[in-house]
Amino acid sequence: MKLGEFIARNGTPLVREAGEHVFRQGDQNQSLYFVKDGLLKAYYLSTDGKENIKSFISKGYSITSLMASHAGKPSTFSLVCLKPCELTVLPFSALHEASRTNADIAASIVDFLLNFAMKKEAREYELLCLSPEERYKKLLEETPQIVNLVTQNEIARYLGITPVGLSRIKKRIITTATQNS
Amino acid sequence: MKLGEFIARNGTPLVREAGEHVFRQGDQNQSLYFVKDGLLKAYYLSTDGKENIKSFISKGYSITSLMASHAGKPSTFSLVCLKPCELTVLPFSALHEASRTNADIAASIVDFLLNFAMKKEAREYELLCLSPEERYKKLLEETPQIVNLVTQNEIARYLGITPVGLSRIKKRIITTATQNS
DNA sequence: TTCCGGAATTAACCCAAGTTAAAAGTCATG
DNA sequence: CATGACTTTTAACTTGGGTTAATTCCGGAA
Repeated sequence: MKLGEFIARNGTPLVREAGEHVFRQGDQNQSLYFVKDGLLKAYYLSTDGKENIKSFISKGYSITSLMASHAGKPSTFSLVCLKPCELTVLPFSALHEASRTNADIAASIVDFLLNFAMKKEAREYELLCLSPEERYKKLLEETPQIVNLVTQNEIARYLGITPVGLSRIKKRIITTATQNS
Repeated sequence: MKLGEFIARNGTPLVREAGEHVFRQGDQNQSLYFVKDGLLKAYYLSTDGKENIKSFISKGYSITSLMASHAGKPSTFSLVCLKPCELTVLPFSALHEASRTNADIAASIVDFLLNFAMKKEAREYELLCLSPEERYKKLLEETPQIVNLVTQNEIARYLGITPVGLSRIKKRIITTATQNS
């Protein structure tokens, strides 16, 4: 049995409006969510109320809190819909168990986790080695459509800076690009 | 066949002195390295010569460049021994292929990748949400022995700051802790 | 068209960390 | 114990981003 078939059989549909949460930081949510349509953001909330965006999740991608679904601890982040969402929910344990007996599913999960790991490494690289300005430029190069999907506030919180800081960076980029003309 | 047995059968030993490289940024090194003994650092080198340390790898852990071994691209980082090392080398593809036909190995790899993913998520969280000072305090809490293993220069480059910056942070921590006595 | 509310920009000020360079500390080795 | 190389600290100055608050911009509703 292939992964898609397994999900179709064992998953249940979930519909959420923009602004609604799927789970919150601290929840013991052991589900894996596949995004059939819509857009979500995963974010950390610090004790003093500051938001930091871990990632945006769009159509075709999936998300789970590994701390909750694999390690059995409370989720370290919240998941909220930015646009109306159609999701497929699957207990993470069901997939993990299926991978132990089903070679196709195991292979799919290994490939999924390898790709996931590469994405996380890329993010780690950006946060460790690049300045906020460099991160912003890279984001614009790699996913220019992002600016039409989310607010500048959210882009800033994804880059690890404040909206004010991002505004300054944009201005800096424009003026340094213009003065060479 | 279990993972340990597979590695024993298919792996080859590799010994390196402190200071020697295992592979360098840009190499197409498709191997996976298990650390039987020793200590290594994985680091990024920016075009202007700045070093940023991705991770330290100690006895019992393993490391590979996924970009090289899974995606077939040049490695984004270098791997160098900080202490004399005894490693076991395995072609990553051998393990990946074995996981397709061998359920035990597939299960081991899934678990390995899940743990790897959780570690990467924790690092992402620290770099995105914590200040350098908070990251340093967290490092001291979680792995206090690190200060005896690597230089302060390297701790700083792991935290994403300069050695000068770390020296100031240490001073700040001591003086604020002392003034309450 | 006007009005409202959120988003983005701008300004003023603050501060943590970067940079460069000098000084002090540490340690191995002859 | 003296030397030299490396690590760490300190100092002086710069800078990028945070904070707060005011202002401008913009889109939707009346």
